[in-house]
Amino acid sequence: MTQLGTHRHRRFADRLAAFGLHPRHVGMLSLLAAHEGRSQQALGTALGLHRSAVVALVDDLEARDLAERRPDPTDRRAHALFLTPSGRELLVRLEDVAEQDEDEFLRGLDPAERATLVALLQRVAAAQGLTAGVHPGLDPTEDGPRR
Amino acid sequence: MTQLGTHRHRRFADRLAAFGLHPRHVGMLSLLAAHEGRSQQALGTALGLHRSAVVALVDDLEARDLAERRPDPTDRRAHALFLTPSGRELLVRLEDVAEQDEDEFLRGLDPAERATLVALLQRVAAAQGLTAGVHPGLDPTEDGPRR
DNA sequence: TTAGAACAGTTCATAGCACGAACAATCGTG
DNA sequence: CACGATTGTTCGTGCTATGAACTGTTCTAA
Repeated sequence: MTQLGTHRHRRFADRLAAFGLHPRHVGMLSLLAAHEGRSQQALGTALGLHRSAVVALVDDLEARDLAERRPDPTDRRAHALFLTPSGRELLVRLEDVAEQDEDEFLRGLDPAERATLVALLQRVAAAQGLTAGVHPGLDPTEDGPRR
Repeated sequence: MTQLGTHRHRRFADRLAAFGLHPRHVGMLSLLAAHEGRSQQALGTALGLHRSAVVALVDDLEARDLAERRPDPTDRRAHALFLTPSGRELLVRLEDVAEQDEDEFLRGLDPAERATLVALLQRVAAAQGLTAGVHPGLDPTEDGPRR
């Protein structure tokens, strides 16, 4: 299980590297797509990231014009985060990459078996109290060193 | 998949921390159990570890009296590695821990479903060209945004 | 109203880890 | 016998995660 997880993670991370992206970028972008306007703090804890890591990540996303900080109208301490049009556009392409990646990952199974596998994994995840879409992670490390 | 893999990894790593051990220790010990007398180099590459990391790891295992270096009779450069009695003993206890851990991990599924899941995962792993028992890995990080 | 605690975001410092380079001893091959 | 490759080892370097400290803001309680 661990082995497959890290294998999957690496494969995906390698593909992202071609875009100059880190899994973290994707995690933040897709989380943003679902929850625009939330604070860095909220998004960071949802992704399991350290506060200072969020700062660097958002700095980077802003520099690439993928996301932007806007003042939160209800709390002048906080920054509300939003996707830019380019961010939204990139996310669509990334979903393609992810789908392609999953397809290659599951190439040993036929469609019915894939469905069974996904269903079982989802039940395991639910029993462990994990929430969907949250990618703890590291980077390579979340596992393993890229060897 | 990635999420579950890192979750599993962390749970296991946490349990090991109670023994003062790192997943790497366990990887090396169990590999040793199957291939005693091999060189550090051979064991290291099998685990995906850097040469210098193997040195530190074996130093540690020797200091804990879990493994020992002996001169390789056929090559005076190499060290042949062996488990000590305490190492073998510890490994048995660790297998218990792993089993217990797996049980908790799969608690959402009944025995038949577990068997199905394992079979599917093994086929995926085989299709990906992964060899059994090799735990790439790192530590902490193996996860999330890793690499 | 105001003092103090709590909190968002940021910056900085530190520690830990992987990885590459360099070295001595040994092996293999010509 | 000379040369390149290999094993184990040490050292240095860079990257990353993590914690402490700081500013500005909000909340809570006298």
